[in-house]
Amino acid sequence: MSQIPAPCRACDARLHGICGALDATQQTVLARSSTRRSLSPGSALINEAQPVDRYAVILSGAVKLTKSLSDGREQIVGLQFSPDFLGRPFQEESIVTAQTATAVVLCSFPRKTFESLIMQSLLLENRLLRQTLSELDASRSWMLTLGRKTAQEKVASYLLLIAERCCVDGVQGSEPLSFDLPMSRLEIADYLGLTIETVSRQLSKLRAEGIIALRQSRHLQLIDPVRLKVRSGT
Amino acid sequence: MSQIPAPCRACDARLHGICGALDATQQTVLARSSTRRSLSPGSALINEAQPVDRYAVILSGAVKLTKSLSDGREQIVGLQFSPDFLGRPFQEESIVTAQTATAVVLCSFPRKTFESLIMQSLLLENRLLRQTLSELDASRSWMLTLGRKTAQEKVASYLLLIAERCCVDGVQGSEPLSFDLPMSRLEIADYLGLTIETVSRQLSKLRAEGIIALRQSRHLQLIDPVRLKVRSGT
DNA sequence: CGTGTGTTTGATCGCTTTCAAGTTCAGTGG
DNA sequence: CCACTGAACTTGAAAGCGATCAAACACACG
Repeated sequence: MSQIPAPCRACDARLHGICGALDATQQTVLARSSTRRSLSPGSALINEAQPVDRYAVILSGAVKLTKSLSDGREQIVGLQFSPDFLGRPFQEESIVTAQTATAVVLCSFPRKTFESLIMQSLLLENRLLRQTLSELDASRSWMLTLGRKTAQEKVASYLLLIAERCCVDGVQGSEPLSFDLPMSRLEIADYLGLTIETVSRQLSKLRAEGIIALRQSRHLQLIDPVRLKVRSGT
Repeated sequence: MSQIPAPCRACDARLHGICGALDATQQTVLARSSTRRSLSPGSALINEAQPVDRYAVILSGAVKLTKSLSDGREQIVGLQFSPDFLGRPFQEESIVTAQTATAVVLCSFPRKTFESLIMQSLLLENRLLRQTLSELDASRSWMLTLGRKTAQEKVASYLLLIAERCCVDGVQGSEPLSFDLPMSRLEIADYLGLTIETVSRQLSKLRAEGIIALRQSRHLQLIDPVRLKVRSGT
């Protein structure tokens, strides 16, 4: 019989993430081989077509998953936040590139250790399944945005998505709120399938219409959430 | 102790799909409440924001998952084939619309029955997790296509994807091959985030270049797979 | 043989990209 | 304290690609 390992006790991943599915013994096994790492924005975690030997849990910050074409065109295909699990079980090689978007703290552990835990724990597998299903839902919503929305609608949708993530209670009703964008214009463009110029122009347009205000380029005040929702095209 | 139920014995879903994860007893439970249905092309299975009470396995044919904007713009966000599982576990309401693209045969069963089996069977949950991860991989590849490829590259990518699905051994090397497109021009457009006119023009262009031939609008001969791959933009 | 649906082709329009300057701002050194 | 530098961002003008509008064509079905 073992206790919850000390570093895990107050960890958000145990309280809200994948680790909460493990019993004390399993958690000890994982904790013994796990490492905590702090990373600065823009650090590479894994590259496309590269073998993976470790998985991780995000303790803080945002990680972007990207895919790119041979001529350099790039598309962000996933965004993950604390306390998400980071990795693609049952596959030797990564099919995406993972990079930190902001400063990030990770708790990483060997792939093999984790995969054997999956095979033992119905509850862990269940959490993983639920997270994967949520990611699939999110990427399907994003496919609608990428395929069918205009630049204006894409940018409005993005701002609403980030506001939802960055503000404690999300966007409720018509309350104004303000937050920092976790991504550069280039990253926003790569997320929306646009160019930086188009993103910038659409932001300027929303500002000219009094829907948002931009003090610094990264700090956004959402003045009129209702009109922004209209712009996002449902 | 029970035998494999008679209708399940030769079923592809048991051999290659989700049902193979069940033991004889579990399979009997599921079979007792399951129904086989044949559907014509274009049948609605479930609508966006509608409560779901049954899940299913595709025995033959193709099912498309779509999402749409309030003004009618539509995007296909998933394509599923035999022997895929059809449903979104752990969610009361569907966030997508599901329609048959071709003639389809389904084996459907109550949501509750299936979800209780998931909670019992590590193996079933594992199959589901693996299918969900594959779908997530596929939708991430498609996000790159939607966000960053040109119309020409989108159509070429689509043809390669379908050829892969429709031909026994897929597209290998430079061998010519032929197959029927399982979708109309409108559906292809909705899959690629284009209009029917653009899809048609790109197909005509590929035909004019001798890369493909179209006898009827649905029957395609892939004459030069290598050049088609070049057109798909990697 | 006509009707209707799905597809192709043509002409024009408009949005997003591209190319090119300008601006802002944080960091650095005089 | 202020000018310098470079990166990120904004703005402008022009070009191009895919959308839109419109018409012709093809094939299935009564």
